[in-house]
Amino acid sequence: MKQRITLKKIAREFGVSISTVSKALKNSNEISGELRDKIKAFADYYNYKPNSLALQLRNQKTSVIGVIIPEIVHHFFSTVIDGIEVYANEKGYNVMVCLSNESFEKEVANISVLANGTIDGLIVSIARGTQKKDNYHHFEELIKEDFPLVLFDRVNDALKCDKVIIDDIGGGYSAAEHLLEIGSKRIALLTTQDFITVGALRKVGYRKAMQNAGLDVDEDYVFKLDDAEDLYEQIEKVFELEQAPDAILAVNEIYAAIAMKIAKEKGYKIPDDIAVLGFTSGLISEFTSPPLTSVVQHGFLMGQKSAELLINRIEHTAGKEYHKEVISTNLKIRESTKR
Amino acid sequence: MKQRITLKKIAREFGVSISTVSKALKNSNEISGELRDKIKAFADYYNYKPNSLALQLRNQKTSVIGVIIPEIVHHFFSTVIDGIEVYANEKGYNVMVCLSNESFEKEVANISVLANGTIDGLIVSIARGTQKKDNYHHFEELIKEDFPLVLFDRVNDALKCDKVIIDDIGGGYSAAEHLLEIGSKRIALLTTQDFITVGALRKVGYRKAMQNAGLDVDEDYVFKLDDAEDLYEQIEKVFELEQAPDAILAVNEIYAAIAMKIAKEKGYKIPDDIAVLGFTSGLISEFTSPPLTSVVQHGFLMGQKSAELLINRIEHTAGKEYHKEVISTNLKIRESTKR
DNA sequence: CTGTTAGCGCGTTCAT
DNA sequence: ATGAACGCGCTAACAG
Repeated sequence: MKQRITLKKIAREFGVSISTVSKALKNSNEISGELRDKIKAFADYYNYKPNSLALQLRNQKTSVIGVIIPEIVHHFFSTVIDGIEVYANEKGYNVMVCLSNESFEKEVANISVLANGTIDGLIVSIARGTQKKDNYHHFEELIKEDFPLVLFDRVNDALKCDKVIIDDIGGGYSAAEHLLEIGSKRIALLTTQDFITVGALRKVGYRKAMQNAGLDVDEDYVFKLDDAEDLYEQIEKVFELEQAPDAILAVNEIYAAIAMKIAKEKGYKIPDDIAVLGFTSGLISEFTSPPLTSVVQHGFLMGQKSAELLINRIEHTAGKEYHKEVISTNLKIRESTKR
Repeated sequence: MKQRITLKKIAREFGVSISTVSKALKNSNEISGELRDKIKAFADYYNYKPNSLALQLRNQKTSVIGVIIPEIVHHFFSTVIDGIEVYANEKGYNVMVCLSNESFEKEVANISVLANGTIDGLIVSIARGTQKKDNYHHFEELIKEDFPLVLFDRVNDALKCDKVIIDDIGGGYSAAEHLLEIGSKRIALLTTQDFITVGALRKVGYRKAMQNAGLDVDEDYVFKLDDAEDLYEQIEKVFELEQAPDAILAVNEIYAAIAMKIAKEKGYKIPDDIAVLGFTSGLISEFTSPPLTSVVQHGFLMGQKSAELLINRIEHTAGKEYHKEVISTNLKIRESTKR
C-alpha cells in the first residue's frame, strides 16, 4: 500500500514548517493568502486527509463506539445494530461490532481489546456463557474506571450502568392474556432454560396472567428447551401430555414455528384446536401458515436508545444516576390465534 | 471517565524514565530483577494496558478491517459478516462494520472516514445507489493508492481488486433446470430490476437452462420487481397471465414466500399445480408450508473467503494478480418442488 | 542496568 | 507571516 501524504511531506515540498502547513489547510489567516492557496491546491491534488489515528490520539477521542453481541445472524440483534448505527452516525460516531459467540472468554477478550483507547464507549448484550458462569468481573472493571457502558436486552441488574431492556414480563403477560381471552384453558409454555433471563422473565409474565385469570400454572405444561439439543424432539413432548394444550406460548419465533409445524403434522387445526403465539425476532412469523401472532420487540428502537444513552454518557450530557430504559412490546395479532 | 494509567505515570511514580518502565513491563533483562518486579506489580495492580491507539500509530497498523454493507438486517449479509468476523479474529483482526444503507453518498462518506488510518483494509458489497449511479470513483481512488480492498457479492468487474462472488448464473441455471426436470413447462421468473447485478445474472442462468431445454423465454413470464413498491401487488400480476405458470423461480426468499402465499390463496396446490423455488437468504424457506426448495448461498463461507483474501493482501502474502473467487451454490430441495 | 532521543502524525501555544 | 516546541502514549536504537 502506498504511503499516504502527510503534513510533513507537504512541508518538505514547500520548504516550510509543518505547523505552517497545518494552519494553511485550516484556512488560518495567520498564513499569507498566496502560500495558503498553493498549499491547499497541492494537498488537494494529493488528496490529503489528516490521519485519524493521530487525531484520535491527540484529542483523546476516537468517536467510535464498540458493540458486543452474542451473535449477529439473528434478526433481533441485527435490528438493534441497525438502530445503534443510525443514531451513532447521526451523532458523528462509527460503530465497531464484535461477536462474543455466546462465550464468556470471547466476551472478556473483546472487552479487553476494545477498551484500551480504540473506543469511546461500549454497548453489550451479555453472552449466555457469562450468564451461566455468573461472572461479571470484566464489566465491573469497566464500571470502576467510569468507562461509558450500556447493557441491552441481556443485562445484569447488579451492574451499575445504563440499561435498555424489553418489557419481557409485560410481553409474556399480554401474550398469555391474549390466549386466555380467545378462550384457551391449557396454555403450554415453550421457554428457555432458567439462566437465560429473558426466557425466565417472560415466564413470570405468563404466570402472572394465569394467576390473574384464577388458573394454576401446571409445571407439566412448561417446557424448558435446550438450544443445544434437537428442538423438534423436545417440542414433540408437548403433544405427549395427557391432555393436549389448547394454546402454545413460545418465547421466540423458532420455537413457535416448530411447534406449529408439529401440531399440524399431528392433525391439529390451528388456531381452532391449538392457538400458537411467539415472540418475534424475524420474518418467519409472517410467512408460516397460518401466520403467527407474535409479541413484537422493537429492536431498532432499542438500538437507538442504547446509542443515545451511551453517547450522553460519553459526552457528559447525562446525570450521575443510571437510566434503565424499558422498551414496551406490542402484540401483532395474526391468524394463528384468531378464533 | 477516569484516566487510564500510562507508562509516564508509572515512571513518575518510581522516579525512573519511561523507557525503563516500558522495558520492565516487557520483561527485558536489561532491567534489574528487583525494579522490574516492583514495576510489574504496580502496573498489574493498576491494571495497566498499553494504549492501542498509540501502538497503532507507531506501528502504522491497526489490525482492524472495515466492512461496508448495504444493510445489516438481512440474513445473507449478517451471515457474511459472521464469516468475516470469525476468520479475522483468528488472524488477530477486529472488524468495524458500517452501513451504506444502499446509498451512494453514505458509501462514499464511510470510505472516506474509514480509509484514513483507522483500518488496514476494506471489504465492501456495493450499494444499490452506487450501481444505479454507475459511479465508482471512490473505489478507484482506493485502488490507485494500493489500499487493500475486497468486493463481495455486489461487485463491479471493471475494478481491479480481489472479489468474491456467488455463482449466480450457475445458481439460476440449476434452479431452472430442477424445475424443468420435475416437468414444469411455463416457469415464471421473479427477479429484480436490471441494474441489480445478482438478479440479472440469475436471469442469465434461467435463460440458459430454458434454451438448453429447447424452450423460448417468454418475456411476459419475467417480472422485474421493484422493492420500493408493494410486492404483493406486483406479484399478483403473475396470476393474471393468460396461462398461469406451472412453476415460479424467485431470485430471493421473500419473493418466493409471497408468491407461494398468493398462489395458495388463489387455490393453487403447491407443488402440484405450481412449484415454487427461491434463493435462500434466511430461515423463512424452512418454515413456510410447504417448505421452500431453495438455492443456498453459503454467506458464511463467502465472508471467510473475503477476509482471507483481504488479509493476504494486507500482509503481502498474495501475488500481484487479483483473485476472483466464485462460491458455488447448491440446491436444497424441499416440498415446494417435490412432485 | 538505566536514560536520552527520535519518531509515528497532528494541532496549538508561544515566540520571533 | 512563519516556525519551534510540546504533548498525546508508546517503542526502539543508541548512549552511557
